Amino acid sequence: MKISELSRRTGVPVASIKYFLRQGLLPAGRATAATLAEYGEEHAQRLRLIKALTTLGGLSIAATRDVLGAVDQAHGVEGALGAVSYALPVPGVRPEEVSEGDATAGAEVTELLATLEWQVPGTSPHVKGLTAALKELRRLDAHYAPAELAAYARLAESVARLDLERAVGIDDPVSLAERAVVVLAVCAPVFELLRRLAQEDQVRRRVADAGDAGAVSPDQRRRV
Amino acid sequence: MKISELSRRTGVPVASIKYFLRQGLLPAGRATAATLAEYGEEHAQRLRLIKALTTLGGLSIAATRDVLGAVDQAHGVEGALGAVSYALPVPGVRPEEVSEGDATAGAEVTELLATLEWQVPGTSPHVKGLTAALKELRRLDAHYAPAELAAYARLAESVARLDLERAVGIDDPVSLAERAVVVLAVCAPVFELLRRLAQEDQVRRRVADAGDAGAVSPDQRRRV
DNA sequence: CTGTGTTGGATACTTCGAGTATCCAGCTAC
DNA sequence: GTAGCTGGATACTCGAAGTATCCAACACAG
Repeated sequence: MKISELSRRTGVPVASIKYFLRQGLLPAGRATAATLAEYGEEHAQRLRLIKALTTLGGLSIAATRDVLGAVDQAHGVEGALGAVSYALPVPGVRPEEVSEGDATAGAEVTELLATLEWQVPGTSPHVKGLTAALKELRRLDAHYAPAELAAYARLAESVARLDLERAVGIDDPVSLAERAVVVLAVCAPVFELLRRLAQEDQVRRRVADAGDAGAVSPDQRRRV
Repeated sequence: MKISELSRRTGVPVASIKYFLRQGLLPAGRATAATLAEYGEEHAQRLRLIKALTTLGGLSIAATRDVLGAVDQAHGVEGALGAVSYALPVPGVRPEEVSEGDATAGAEVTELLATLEWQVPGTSPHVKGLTAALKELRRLDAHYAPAELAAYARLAESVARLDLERAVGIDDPVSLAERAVVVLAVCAPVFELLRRLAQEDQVRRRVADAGDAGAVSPDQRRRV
């Protein structure tokens, strides 16, 4: 199909498609002449993925390019998930801002990983990100006790198990990588929304239990 | 203290402090003369919160203003959490983009909430956000089965319980609201990072189990 | 008392990301 | 054969988030 049809079918303006081509997010069509190229279904699919990443995932063009690059090179479950996981930024975390002199937070992360018996390389950007985040929490006087952190980590483990369930049974590498992107970029907001709703529900229950006072007394904390 | 000292103590440039004053993020100092104002410790604290929200939370100035406004008006656990929860955007979700004709996703959310017996008002922005996100997942051919969604929701419930544990025992309304902000804006990335690390760990284990093949066979899915 | 230097306030400017719009020459399809 | 796309390049717009400049009013050290 021509670019105009691609535009019509995906709802993306022609100028934007050209922009994505320029930015290397979308592979060029098969040129049939000096001023004509043919686009296929894979271009439409890629455009939909780009839209999902930038709108739902909230990614910048540069981040999207990195993720798509990882998708293109990935093969196999571990390759796809790993590449995408590393390329996909965690909102609100800038790993590059981790200085080296963060002894306390760094040790905290190392210890946590040891306690959990998680097998992750110390070079993972997520380790650096976690170190940065914990450091910031400490600076804000809101740091987690190791036990609290471990409790969250156990829940995160359960969530990750669910995540991976969704990846099995997909054979096509490209589909797999794209599914990985969706799981990471789009499902994270879903979980966050569920968390917020659960918070709302629990606050509501506690208020109902406590009557008009609105306070949460210790003996009611476990009733939910 | 004068603005220059406030700048020195927080590391925020004077020009930026003026910018935040202009934008209504920071209350004006107590004017001691036409060209002189006195700033207190609360200004420094507020500046630190602003920095945390914009950098770690990744919030825009406008969103930060909303959150701070909610913080200033909140009192009590439910007020603080509610106001902040509503004001704090979920990265990657634009609730205003939910059209009205989303029968399938809307019903899905309603049904989920009923199943979970969560008490949340249908007017909550998170309900709209969740509807939008599920709709997008469906469009991407990656929608959750109701049972999967419920499984995630149960985990979210556990996480929310941990979240609220951190809010009890704080009496000062302002501290409480600020803690709510930190829990929502800063801890969400922490959990996301833990989730990513857990994914890494599990992929690694599965690969180890499966040998060089790298594939995940059905009979190994449950071994982790 | 005087002049150096800071302050608040206003306004203008810069930078960056993310598109849009315009232009142009070549080609296609009616 | 010509009207109208097309690819490719370049220029423009727009908003967000600061920065920088300017100015009159004042503080306060000597």
